[in-house]
This record gives sequence, C-alpha cells and structure tokens, in this order.
Amino acid sequence: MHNPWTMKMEQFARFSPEQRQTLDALMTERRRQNEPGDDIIREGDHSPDCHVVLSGLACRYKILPDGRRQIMAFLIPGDLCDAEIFILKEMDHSVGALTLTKTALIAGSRMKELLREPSCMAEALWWGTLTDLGVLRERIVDHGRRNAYERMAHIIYEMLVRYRVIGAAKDDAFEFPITQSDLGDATGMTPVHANRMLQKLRKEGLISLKGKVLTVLDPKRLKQVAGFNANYLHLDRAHDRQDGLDQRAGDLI
Amino acid sequence: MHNPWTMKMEQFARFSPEQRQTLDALMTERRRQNEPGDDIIREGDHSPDCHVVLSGLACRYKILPDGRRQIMAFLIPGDLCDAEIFILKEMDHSVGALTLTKTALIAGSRMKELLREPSCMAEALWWGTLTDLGVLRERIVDHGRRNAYERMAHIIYEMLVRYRVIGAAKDDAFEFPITQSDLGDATGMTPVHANRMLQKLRKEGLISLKGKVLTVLDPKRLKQVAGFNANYLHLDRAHDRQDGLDQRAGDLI
DNA sequence: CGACGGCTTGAGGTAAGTCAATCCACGTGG
DNA sequence: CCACGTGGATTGACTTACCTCAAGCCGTCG
Repeated sequence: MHNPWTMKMEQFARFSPEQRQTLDALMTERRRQNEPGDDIIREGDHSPDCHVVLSGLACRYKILPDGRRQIMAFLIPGDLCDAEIFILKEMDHSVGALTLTKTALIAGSRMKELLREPSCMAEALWWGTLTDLGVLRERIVDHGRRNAYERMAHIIYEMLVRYRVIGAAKDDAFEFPITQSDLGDATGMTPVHANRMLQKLRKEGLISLKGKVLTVLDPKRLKQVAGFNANYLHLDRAHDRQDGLDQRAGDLI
Repeated sequence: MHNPWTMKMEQFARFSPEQRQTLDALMTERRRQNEPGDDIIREGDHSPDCHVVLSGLACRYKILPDGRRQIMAFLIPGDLCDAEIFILKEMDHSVGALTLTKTALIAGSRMKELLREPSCMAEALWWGTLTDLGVLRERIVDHGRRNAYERMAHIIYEMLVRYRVIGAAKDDAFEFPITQSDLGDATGMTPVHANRMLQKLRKEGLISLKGKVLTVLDPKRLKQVAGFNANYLHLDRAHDRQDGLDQRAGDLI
C-alpha cells in the first residue's frame, strides 16, 4: 500500500520500486497530527521541515489585519504544504487543519537532496509546484470573472476531480467535512451567501449534501455550470494508468 | 550591463562572472518581438522554447467561452513567461503582449540542463517560481477579500515595488502603458468601474496618471489603503544589495 | 435540559455591473 | 490645415448581485 504523496506524484512520474521505498520511508519516519482549527504552519514561520498531508483536510489561508480571511487552497492527502521551506526565508501564509489532519515531516535538507538526485523526483516536484500554480490561476479566474453560483460549482467540481485522482471518491461522492463558513472564505463570499448558493445547487439537482458527504448528482451539468476545463490540473497521464486507482478520473475531464 | 533576467535572479542568488556570462549569452542568442495584442504563447501550445521578457509589458490571461477575460499576472522585464514548458504537456493559459514586447527564447532542453547543473541556477529558478506562487496567492486574497478600491491600490503598489526592484522606476513614477480596460480585467472589475476607482485614487491624492506614466504621490497612504505587506514577494535580499540598483525598493517594504 | 455551533430564512442596504451617451487625443487622408 | 474616424476615458441613470444584520432553527454534546 503506497502513501498518498507517492500516488500523487505517480500521476506524473514512474518510480522504481527502490524509489517508492525511499518515499514510503520518508512518509513514515516522522509524523504529526493536528486538531481542527490548529495551524500546521503559520505565516512568518521558517520550519526546518516540509509537511505532506497524509489524511484529513487542510487549507492555505491568510487573514487581513481587520480579520477578513481568505482560503487560497484546500490541501488533501498527498499535497505538499510548504514547498517554500527549502528555498525561501519564511512562509507568506498559513496552513491550517480543517479536520483532524495527519502530516508527514520531511527535513528541508532531505528535500534539497531529492532535488539533486538524478532520479525523476526533481521533475515530479516541479510538476507538483507547476500544477499548484495552475490551480491558483484558475482560482483567480473564478474570483474575477465567475459569479458566486459558478464559483461554488467550480470549486466543488474541482474537489471531485482531485478526490477521484487520489482514489478517495466513490462514484461521484466524497467526504467533504467542511463548514459553510470555510467554503465562503474559499470562494470569497459571506457564509450566508455560500449557504444560498449551495441551496441553489441542491434545488437544481446538481449536488446533495448529507452529513459530511458531498454527492455530485449530475456531473455533466455541474461541469457546464462551472465552465470547468481540467487542463489546468495537468492530469495528462491519468488516462493511461492501469492500476485501477483513478481510471475513472478520466471520465470527468 | 546585465540583462533583466539575471538581475532579477540576483535578488536571490549570487552568480559568478562565468555564470552571468552564460546567462547573458542565453538572453541574446534568439529573440522575438511581439506587437500589442499579439500572443507570445497561447493556451494549448507546447512550444519547445521558454520565453523571458526583456522589455515591454505582457500578461498571463484566460478567456472564458463567453468572452469574459481575466488577467492573472503582469509580466515585466526579467519575468519568465512559461516555466511549465519544460515539464508540462501544454500551456493552460495564454501570455499576451500589452505593449511592444521583446522576449528571449531559451530551448526547453537547455533549461532542463540548467536545473541539473550544480550551480545555484536551479535554486534561483525555484525561487522565481515560488515567488510567482506567492504573488498569485496574494491576488486571490485581493479578489476574495478586498473591495475594488483596495484592489486597485494594491495592484498599483505591487507594480511600483516590482518596477523598483528591476530599477525601472524613477522615484515613485514608472511607465505603465496599460488601458483601463486591461486594468479592469486584471482586478476583476468593469472598465467603467476601474475608471471610477482610478479617479478616486487621484482625487484622494494618492496617484497621478499623465500619459503613460503612473506616479505614486503618497506611497505611505497608498500602501495603507491597499493593506500591502511585501512578504509575499520574498525580496529578503533586496536590503543588503550594494550595487545601487534597487536599494530604494527597501523603502517600500 | 440548556448551550453551542452551524445552518436557514428574511428584510433592507450598498458596491459594483449595465447600458448608453459624450468627450477627448490621436492619427490619417483629402 | 482641417475634417473625420477611432480607441480609450469619462459621466450619468438605472439594475442587480451580494452583503449586513438579525432572528429562528436544528442536531449534538455535556
């Protein structure tokens, strides 16, 4: 059983059994656990370690001096919290746990070594960072040019695809244990308005939300409402995977 | 006289004379020129070359099927247009020239070599990409949690800092030959509303716009209105530079 | 049971969008 | 040298998407 980070990077690269073992070892050496509401890393920190999400849901966010909060990205298992650690002086934003979250710690110095190795690790890390860039750009389009309804549809569809890719979605349902207030902070609207947009999506028969499970009832129409185009996720290889983990992600693209 | 790319990366790294020469050579080998409105690279392209802006003003943008356009970033001399080229299959967005723009072309394969070399080039490229991530995140905060007035103030202040860093701002004035409609596409508002926000900034005595030159009349207040915090630009080294190029950028931070 | 956090609903209020006219700077051709 | 055309800036009147404030609801947990 492989860890989510390796699985994610294998979207892009093929690792040898030894490489996988190295990566698996890295994921088990040191671990940490964060309660909902805790910060995994904080703006201004310069931790000696990188954090990789193993389970749970986290988010990148910033808080303005007057208390307004913006979530810039959701982090799901396999995501790297702080690529900046091994180059930049300090974090320019925080990463917080939204649910109980487990992370693996990797020494920054160890990361630097991986970059130097003649394996495909360096390229896989580049791939991860470049797709992060793509996701952030799409979020800017979201905020700048899509209305609240489309925005909500877009982020939900994106989460569906991302959960599919890591094999954490059964059919079109996935656990999304998030508060409407957090969703508002991510989509740049009030909790009240987030609520209304979710209601509209339900009324239109596009999604259902029972407990903490979000089910996409009509992926085709949701995708259309969102104006979703998966190219920015750079899942080029998702199609030709044989191991059954994410073959269905291709349907959504 | 060094090229803007080298100058930019020296914000982060110290290059040896030989390295500088290599970089300078790369910048002069092959060049291209684009008229305003032209695309330098288009969504879906997979060019064999990377492009580095040498002069002029360009932007990353996406156009939605219904014609809505969002500018996600401005590119000024020294900026790399398409880091994705040497890893990803295709561009997920376009880069267009807003003014007459000159770029240097670097073969993707040459870039990959630079990443492997035991110089600080790889790290300098990481630094550039990681700060791009920071800028995008700040833009998301802009769009999600700042109103139109603050947003306009923020982007103007950011451009002032960035132009200062590359030595292209005299005091608090810099050439910003951009249409109000483009500014609207970048800040996520209508051209009409962009116009009104600029008017307000002028009325408040924060900026002046004569021809294509933007002058910041009251940097301190502009910064305050914008709620600007420079940490996301990661200019840590700007302070201890001795060569007189950007020592004044420190004032703004 | 009561308290609490999160969800839902309603009634205004306001920032920003829409539409359309006018103005202004410029470049071009007669 | 002037008439004209064009793209961008400006202005005003009206509409609307989203926010604000506030109350009520509902499930969970001590």
